Order: sequence, then C-alpha cells, then structure tokens
Amino acid sequence: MDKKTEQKKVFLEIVQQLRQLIKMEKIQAGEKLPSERVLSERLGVGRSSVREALRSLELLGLIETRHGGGTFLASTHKHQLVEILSMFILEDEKSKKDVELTRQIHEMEAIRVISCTETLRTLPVWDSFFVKLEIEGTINCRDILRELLITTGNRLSLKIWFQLAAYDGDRLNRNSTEDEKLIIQTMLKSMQLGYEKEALKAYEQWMSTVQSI
Amino acid sequence: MDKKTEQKKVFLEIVQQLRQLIKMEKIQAGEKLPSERVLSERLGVGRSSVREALRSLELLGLIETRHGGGTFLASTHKHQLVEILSMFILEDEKSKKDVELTRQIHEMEAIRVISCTETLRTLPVWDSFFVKLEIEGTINCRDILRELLITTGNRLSLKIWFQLAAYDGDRLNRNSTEDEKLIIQTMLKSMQLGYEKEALKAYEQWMSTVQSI
DNA sequence: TCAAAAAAGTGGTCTGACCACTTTTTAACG
DNA sequence: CGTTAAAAAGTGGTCAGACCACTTTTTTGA
Repeated sequence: MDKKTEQKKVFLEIVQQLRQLIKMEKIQAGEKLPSERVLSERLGVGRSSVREALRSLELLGLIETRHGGGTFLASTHKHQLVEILSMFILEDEKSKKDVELTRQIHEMEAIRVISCTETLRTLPVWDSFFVKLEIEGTINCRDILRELLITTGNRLSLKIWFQLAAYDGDRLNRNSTEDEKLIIQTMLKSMQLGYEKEALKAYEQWMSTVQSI
Repeated sequence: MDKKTEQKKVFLEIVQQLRQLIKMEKIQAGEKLPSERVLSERLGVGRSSVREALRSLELLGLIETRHGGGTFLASTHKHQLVEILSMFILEDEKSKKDVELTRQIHEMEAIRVISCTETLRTLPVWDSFFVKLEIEGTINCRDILRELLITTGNRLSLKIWFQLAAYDGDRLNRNSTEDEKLIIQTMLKSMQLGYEKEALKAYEQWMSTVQSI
C-alpha cells in the first residue's frame, strides 16, 4: 500500500522523528532544539545521521543553526528553497523574468481580493500609507506590497511572495520616487473604493516604472 | 554588498560546487554522479560534508541515491518537497485551503494570459482537448490545468503549480464528470475567443464543483 | 560458453577526534 | 557587593577511519 513508508529511507525517518520530537516537546518557532549530540542519543542514531537530517531541513529553511549557539526552529520561514531550486533549474535571464512575473501574479491577486472585499479594502492600514506618503513624501515600495499580501490572509501566497521578492534583490526594497507617489496613491485609493480595474491599472503602471529602474 | 555570499555557510558552498560540477561534466538527468569518496577528494572536503549536501539535494528531489549503486541526477522530479514542507508547515485545515487558493491563483493567471494573447489562445492544443472531450466524453482535469500553465511559458509558475497540485492529491488527477464537461468546454471556448471574463467565470464554476468532490 | 564465486565499488552508519564559536560559570578585582 | 575578565562547558563544523549492506564488475572454473 504505502510504498513511501515501506521504503527504507532511514534518513527520512529521522526527519519524521525530528518532527514528532518538535511536536512532543512543543517547541515553538524561534525556540531551541536539543543539541546534535543529545538528539543522536535520544533517537538512537549516530551524530552524522542526525546532521544529515538537520542539514536537509536547514536547506529547506525549516531550521536555523548558529555555530556554537545551537539549532533553532526557524522563526521566519526563509524558503531558500526557491533559491536553491532556481540555482539548479532557473539559470538564464528568462528565468529571472519568470521570477518577476510570478511575483506580480501574487501581488495582482492580492489587489483583486482586497478590492473585492469590503472588510479588507476599508482597513485603517491603507489610510496610514496615505498619511505616510503625505507627511514624509515617500514610502518603502516593498512595505506596501508586503502589506497587500499579508492582508489577504493567504499565508502560503505570502511565503512564496517573500521568496520571490528576496530573489529580486533591492529593486523593490527602496523608497518610492516622486513619480511613483501619484501612481501609488491612485492604486490605494482605487482599492479602498473597490475599483478593482483601476487599482490594477495603476499597479501595472507602477510596475512598468519599476521596470526601468 | 552581497550578504548571502559573504555569509560562511560552507555547506551551501558545497551544494553550489556540486552544481558547477554537474554543469562542467555535463551530467544529464538520470545519469550518474561521481561517488561520495571521489567527490570528497575532488572538492577537498570530508565525505561527511559531501553527504550532508547530497542528503539535502535528495530531500529536495534533485538527486536519487541507490544503496550500493550510486548517486544519480533525478530524472523525474518527485516532489517530496511538498510532502516534507507540508509535514512541518501545513498542518491545519486553513493551510490546506491556502494551498488550494494559491494553486488557483496561478491557474487563473494562466487563463488571463492565454485569453489575452492571440498566439496562445489559438493554439491547436485547445482544439485537441475539444476533440478528446467529444470522442471519449471525458478528460483528465489535471492535464488541462497543466497545459494552461505550460502554455504561458512561465516555468517558475509551472514549477510552483506542480508542487501545489501534488499536495492536492488525486482530487484533480482524475477524469472529468459529465457535469464538468460542459463547463470545461465553455471555459476553453471562451479562452479561444479571447473572452477572458467568461473563461474565468467558467473556471470558477468548475472549481466550485471540484470543491464538492 | 556461461554460470557461480570472488573482488571491487558504493552508499549507510557509527565512533572518535579536533577546531571554532557561543554561552555559562567561576574567579578576581575594585 | 557588583562588575568584569578569565576559564569552563556546551555546541555546531569538519574530518578520518572503520565496518556493514548492497550493487556492479571481474575473475574463476566447470
């Protein structure tokens, strides 16, 4: 029946055991795991085997290790995952374009969802962005987009977005220019009013200016 | 500048070196990699370190190892990845819903792109689906959705979709029911004619029926 | 010629050791 | 008594060697 279970894959069993241990001990995100030596004793396996499992989980971004400090359950899931996969699968310029497009897919969907949901588009946070724009004259581009994703409540979409945004480098993580200010205001205003199409139009206009940066 | 590079992460460097080696040696999918002992010598590191890197890549499904046989570049990407991630991250019902929603985000975007692109929406493949539906009376749901993603040409979006669809289990990987037939036909026809809204409407209708399965 | 046995190759695992770094404890000083 | 510096303990990082289980290749012998 269950081929995956009947397969040996001792190394995967350790991963599973680790998960059980985390659940049993009720280890929360950011908290410390038992040391490698303790784990190897408790699980009845060699330290090497424990390390192989831990290293795998680290590559997935599920745990963090600090030299001399210990091993910790990842607080913010840095899914280096996409990064690693991209290293193997996505190599050329075309792929970089794909990353940008895919990121925008999630952003646009967020705009759609928010625009169409009364309880989301009337959130105070959008007003706060307006105020910030008026007073300081500028705002961090990435912050706005992140807030869009957070607001939708889709945690998985948010996680994927984080990865894609990280891959994009600092092109997003910067303050808005004078030219962008008006566009962003239009986008936010349209969103608040539930004008999905207008909001998306402003977004696309915004992204085309980002493109040229 | 480049924080990620200046970070130590020796273990990640080995992963990178492995990638270079694969590229240099022009190792194709399914082919054999050098043995662990050879790798450890060529890379100038201990066998344990090589193994930690290999085990990580195995967890990602990028390589396969056969006891006594050797290590091979994965031919078909088995998405153990989703399985592992789901084990740690996706535990509650809310998360499962997120997976479904996120998958649909990519599917809907594909429909939009195809509907708005003359060269994509007039592709012969859509006619082939029509024919298949007429002759056999049914069609694999997953096949259609996959074709949508493939057609857009966004490989990253496709990759993400694959993983999400794999997590969804066999709810998609099945033949369409009689009820679905008409909806799918409507969706495809609307797409071919460039009626984005109608295509999306049919898609949403389709998904709501899938929901109840 | 071919099948069985032996050898070589390879991954799987464990042990022990040493290093580098961090955290905790202890000791010394003011 | 409190503060600080030194020592100790804890922890991850890496390596080397050994042995086992399994697969592949080579050799042997009928």
